[in-house]
Amino acid sequence: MDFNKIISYYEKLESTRKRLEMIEILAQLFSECIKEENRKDFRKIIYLTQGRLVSEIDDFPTFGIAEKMVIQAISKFTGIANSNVKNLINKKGDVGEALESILKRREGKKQTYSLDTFVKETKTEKILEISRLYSELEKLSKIKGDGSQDQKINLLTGIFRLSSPQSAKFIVKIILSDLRMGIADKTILDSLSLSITGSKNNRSFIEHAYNIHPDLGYIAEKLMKEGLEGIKSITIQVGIPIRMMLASRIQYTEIQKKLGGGDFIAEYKYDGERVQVHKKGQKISLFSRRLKDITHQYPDIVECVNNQVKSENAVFEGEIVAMDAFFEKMLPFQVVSTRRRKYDIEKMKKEVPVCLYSFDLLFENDESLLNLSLNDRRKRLEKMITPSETIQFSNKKMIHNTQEMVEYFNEARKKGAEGIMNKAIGPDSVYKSGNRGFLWIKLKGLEGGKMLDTIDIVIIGGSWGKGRRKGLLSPFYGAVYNKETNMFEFFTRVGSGFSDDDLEQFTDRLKKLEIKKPPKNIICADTPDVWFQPEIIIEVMGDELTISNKSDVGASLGDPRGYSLRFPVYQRIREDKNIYQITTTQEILELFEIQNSQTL
DNA sequence: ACTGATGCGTC
DNA sequence: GTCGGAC
DNA sequence: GTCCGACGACGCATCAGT
Repeated sequence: MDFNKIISYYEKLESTRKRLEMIEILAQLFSECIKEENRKDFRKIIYLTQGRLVSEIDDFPTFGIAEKMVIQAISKFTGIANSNVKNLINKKGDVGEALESILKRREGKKQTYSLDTFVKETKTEKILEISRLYSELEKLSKIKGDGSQDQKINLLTGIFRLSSPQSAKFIVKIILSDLRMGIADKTILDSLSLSITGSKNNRSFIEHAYNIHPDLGYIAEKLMKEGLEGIKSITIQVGIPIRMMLASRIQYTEIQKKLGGGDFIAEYKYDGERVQVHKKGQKISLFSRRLKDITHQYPDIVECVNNQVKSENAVFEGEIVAMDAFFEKMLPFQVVSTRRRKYDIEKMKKEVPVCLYSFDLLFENDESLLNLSLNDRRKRLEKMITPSETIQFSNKKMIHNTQEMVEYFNEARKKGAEGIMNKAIGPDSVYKSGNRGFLWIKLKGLEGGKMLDTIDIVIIGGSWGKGRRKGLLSPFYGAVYNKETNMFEFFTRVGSGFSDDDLEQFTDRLKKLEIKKPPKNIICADTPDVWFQPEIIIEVMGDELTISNKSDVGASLGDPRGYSLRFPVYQRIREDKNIYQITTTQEILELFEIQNSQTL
């Protein structure tokens, strides 16, 4: 099948925001795919439409190509300077769009150019077979070692040479995993259901199969070849991760009502890394939240699973948390994240001990437990595992009312947890793989964020927005004021919490404050697209202060490390303050001390 | 052998 | 992880 | 309510350049 044919559907998808239309368009594409001559390409087309080469559960090298590399390739291919390519990307809000417009201009058909005229003019040699494109992309992802960046750029320019401007655009978007067509896995499920079974009503079967075997290419092919019966025959396989159940977040006063109004279970929400453990006899595998195989990172956990899990086969979940040397105190997320590595595993095993706080059992021996109630699953979990320092059960408590929940929340926070997870009980409290519903509701703070205070920062720079934010300034670079040195120190970027309207107003106002170079009283290691005269002040909220080697705030105080903010969110503009009344570096230090003294 | 730029995946 | 917009 | 995408800090891996 010709890739140019496929992108005609992609372009239709881009032209609408209506979900029903998108489902229809995608279904038409899939109907093309299941014609005899195209069947061999179906699986590849599914992956490409997801902006990837293989499924989520497939271990395959990533492209190792992101915006900067593509800019170089575009520059090399067209002879346009890097900075000009970057400017065009800023204007278009998308790397692919920028490339397309450059290539169209090159063809000298700026006004009237269309895919049809391209195909007509160039005929057969410009047909880009899916199999050809796919194998080129495979090659691209496999290049590594010395000189690999040049080789990648060369191969990429070679692919551009095979492509119409339109297909080049989409190829770049695929490589960047950033199709921005308004469709993702759920819509693909709808469209598969519609095009192959003739009705969207069958989506639930297909979706369930996808959740417990998260490979849309496999699902699509199986549906095409074996129909709904084939799909219904898919079961959990130990060794293949299933999509994880997630939690919603709502006002804490609404939680009990949302969980049914009566009693519910709360558990500590550990600040670590979610993991799904698969035990098949002696073979243990660990999978991350996004289903990556992370077994090699935690040999200590693997060993304990072997020793402490009684059942022959099992799939269970927990959170891996970094512990102090005595396994008494839980350490912050940043500590456990040093275990996400390929080298020095044994050394780090000793330096950063971890504990797996297990909280759910999904499969035991030959039996799926997904449809059991939470209580039943938990009972089976506690029966199956003999706890030790390295594998424990999550702390849990039966909650009868909101006040009790708040007390338990405060206790959890004192112990170093991020908050609590509130979970429905009763016969409907099944494990909903791949779902973020209201059977589980997290509580991380009684107000907006986890922090007690908001922080006022002055906007010193910004980037040009991407996608739906094209032409708008977003995110913003915010600084705090160091009153001892009289400097403004870069603290955090903020891009979340703004409405479209907010961004338009900020863009208007900030454009007038644009300056070519940062003033001398600004410290900012990073270089934003645009610098601003420090004037506009905004309030931000976050989960907690973080400390790292890369931050500018406090870096002048002797410690090479500096402070920043985890999960920053814009709250409101502060017209009432001047730039010397914003949060100071000194106040950040105090807040950090308070934050660290809150846990036992 | 080291540093900085870039990419990727965790939260 | 957070959030807002479109349906 | 569901789905999508536009955004954050941070740590490690990889590669280019020295």
